[in-house]
Amino acid sequence: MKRTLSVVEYSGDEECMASIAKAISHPVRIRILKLLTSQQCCFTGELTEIIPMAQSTISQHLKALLDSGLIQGEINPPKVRYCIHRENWLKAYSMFGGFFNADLACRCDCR
Amino acid sequence: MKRTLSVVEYSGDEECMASIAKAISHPVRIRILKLLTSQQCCFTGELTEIIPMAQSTISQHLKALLDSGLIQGEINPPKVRYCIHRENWLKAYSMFGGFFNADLACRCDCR
DNA sequence: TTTATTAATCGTATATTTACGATGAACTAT
DNA sequence: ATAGTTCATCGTAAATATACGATTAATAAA
Repeated sequence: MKRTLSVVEYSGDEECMASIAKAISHPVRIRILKLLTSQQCCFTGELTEIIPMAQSTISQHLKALLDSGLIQGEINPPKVRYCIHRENWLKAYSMFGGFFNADLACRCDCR
Repeated sequence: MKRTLSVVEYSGDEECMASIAKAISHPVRIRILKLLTSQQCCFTGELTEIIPMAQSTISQHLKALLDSGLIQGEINPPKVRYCIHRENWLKAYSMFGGFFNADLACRCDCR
């Protein structure tokens, strides 16, 4: 049977979760975020020294993280310092926490 | 200055986080997971009735979720029941929880 | 002014993702 | 056997992501 196939509309929450998930869906971006959080402070393009990837590629990944809102950059010529965007980070924390909240998970009889 | 550009090696954790994040990086997969968790029980291809997308597309997304380990399918001919994979779900919960853990976030002086 | 440093952006090649319709496999019911 | 149901898989087109080197912009240092 034929069905509608209109364009699917997503809620703001769904879009938001998905876009943050997409931001951390690449291992190098996870590594960058871990570096930014573990260094307990901001960080700059020393990332380029640490991670064996072309500078342009890293810059591209940083842009992806910026766009997601998970990090912020502070221009400090000729360098740029990146750090976690604390507010959005906390937001992500509670979003993912709520999403994966154990209590909600599958009370089914499958096995 | 020229740098190495060897292939970047990622840790198991980094790969794992990234692949789960990739699984939930599409809004329709988030919706599917929310349906599976909220229905407080398993679910079948009624998804096809609820979500205005081609059956083949939904099947494709279900495969992506299966591959991520977040859901499991139980063949129940001619139907298939899907539900959350509880163990992996809890694992994801703690992984993301640990990753976004507020205490770790950015003690920097940026602003 | 010239040179060096840092990092974004451009151009581009390749790989992956996403969507669809069509087909096929497995099983039920007639 | 035949027909119907459910769902995965195939083939495919279009969009997006990923990586690179080259270039450019902004600034500091000489």
